[in-house]
Amino acid sequence: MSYTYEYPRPALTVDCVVFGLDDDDLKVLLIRRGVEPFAGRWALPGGFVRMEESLDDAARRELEEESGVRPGHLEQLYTFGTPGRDPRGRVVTVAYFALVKLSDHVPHASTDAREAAWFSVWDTPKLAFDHADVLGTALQRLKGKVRYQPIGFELLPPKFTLTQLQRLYEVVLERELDKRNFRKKILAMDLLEELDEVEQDVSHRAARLYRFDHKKYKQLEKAGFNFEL
Amino acid sequence: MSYTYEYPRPALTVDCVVFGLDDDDLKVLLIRRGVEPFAGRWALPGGFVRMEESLDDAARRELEEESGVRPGHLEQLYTFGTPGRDPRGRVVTVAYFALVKLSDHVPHASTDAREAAWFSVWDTPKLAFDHADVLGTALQRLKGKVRYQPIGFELLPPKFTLTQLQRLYEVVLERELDKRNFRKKILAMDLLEELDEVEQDVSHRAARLYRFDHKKYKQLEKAGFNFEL
DNA sequence: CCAAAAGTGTTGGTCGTACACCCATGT
DNA sequence: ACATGGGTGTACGACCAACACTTTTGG
Repeated sequence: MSYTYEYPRPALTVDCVVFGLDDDDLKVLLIRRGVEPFAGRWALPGGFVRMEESLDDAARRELEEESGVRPGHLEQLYTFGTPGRDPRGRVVTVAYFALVKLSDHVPHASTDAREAAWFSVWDTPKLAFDHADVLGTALQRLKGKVRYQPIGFELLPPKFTLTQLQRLYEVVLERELDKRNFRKKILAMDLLEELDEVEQDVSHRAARLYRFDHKKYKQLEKAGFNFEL
Repeated sequence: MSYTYEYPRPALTVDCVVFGLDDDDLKVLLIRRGVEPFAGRWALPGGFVRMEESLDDAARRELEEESGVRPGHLEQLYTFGTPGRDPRGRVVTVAYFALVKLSDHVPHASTDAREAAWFSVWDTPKLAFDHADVLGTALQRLKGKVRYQPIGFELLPPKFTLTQLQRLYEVVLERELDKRNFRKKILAMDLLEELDEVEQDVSHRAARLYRFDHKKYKQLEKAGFNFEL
């Protein structure tokens, strides 16, 4: 009980980088700050960690409170603690990385007093604190991770076309993929359930819909299977 | 200045998982705790973050203070903050992951009053706090990272044989590799400088020594080259 | 009938894997 | 001479990349 308290403590926050996919634009969720420092600037959703909650819980709570978002995927990203990153004093932030289906969250969603909005990750306003660094780190992580873990599906609606899936990878990886090779590879993994439905309201041939089979993935994963690109 | 201080703050520590390679055993550096809680138990080196230092600096300082080790590679691993992980109260720890050349640090090194020792990662004593989880996470990271980033070299002496290098990968990845294929692949990357020297004091044909070419790696990396297994 | 996107196979090259013997050195 | 590890090449199959036309649907 004793010497834990001999030292002054940094303040501890969580911040969340929430990605969403809007057709073929990758978006990030930002909140406009109401108070100093950086009042009026856009920032990542986040806030102080409470004494009785885990870091993951804190991230989820702040996200819900500030934007009403409940992410399909949430993982710890990196902890930023350079002295001076917050003008109020020493503040260390545990950054999180989250993916949501934009279809579940009205574009330009906002809840309470605070203003929340989705911005293209390639064209964000100037961010508060070191949040541009945090966003950059999150983008790298997304790019790296999407290739060897099937988390991309968290960005799509439950039923999607192969073209939508391909677009997702093209947007995230920032390069074009070959349609035939992409389909061959993804279907060969046997992780997609082919539905007897097609997309609606398009003015051309409608594409078949697929659904990601989480159960099958978990089985294959246990059996030593590795998802890749 | 105001509301940063409205909340009670968790204490913040850093802990380091330091790996070393002893012939063909992977070792981790542990410190025996002198004080409660967990007095007498072995634990990862670490301690409280000071108000004016970055997290990386804190990790390096604690490592130096507690064991005299200056790692060749140091990176942030994960932040552990489950309430209850420290019986003294809420303590959040930023875990680091480090690699050292055991040749630089006398086996079973220790410096000041504290007892420090290297243990086989497959056979550690019962650890304090949640340090067994931290170690497990670090092992996973090492296994994952060693394949697509040339960090393994930080575990070897500056001059090494191809067999030593292969052993390293076998130990870390926990599987045997084919000698001819391994050599073919690693030499094809053109990252090793072939020296005009051989190992000494062996009772059989002496193997040629190689050195990792950091400069060449950085060049190739810029040019879009990706190290892989 | 035109526009727009869906859907579909083959080929050549590269890369990974499996595999066994002779050589150099020290005792 | 023997024991110990050092060093080397080939063949087969799997996977990747490149590439173009026909089909369906709505307007």
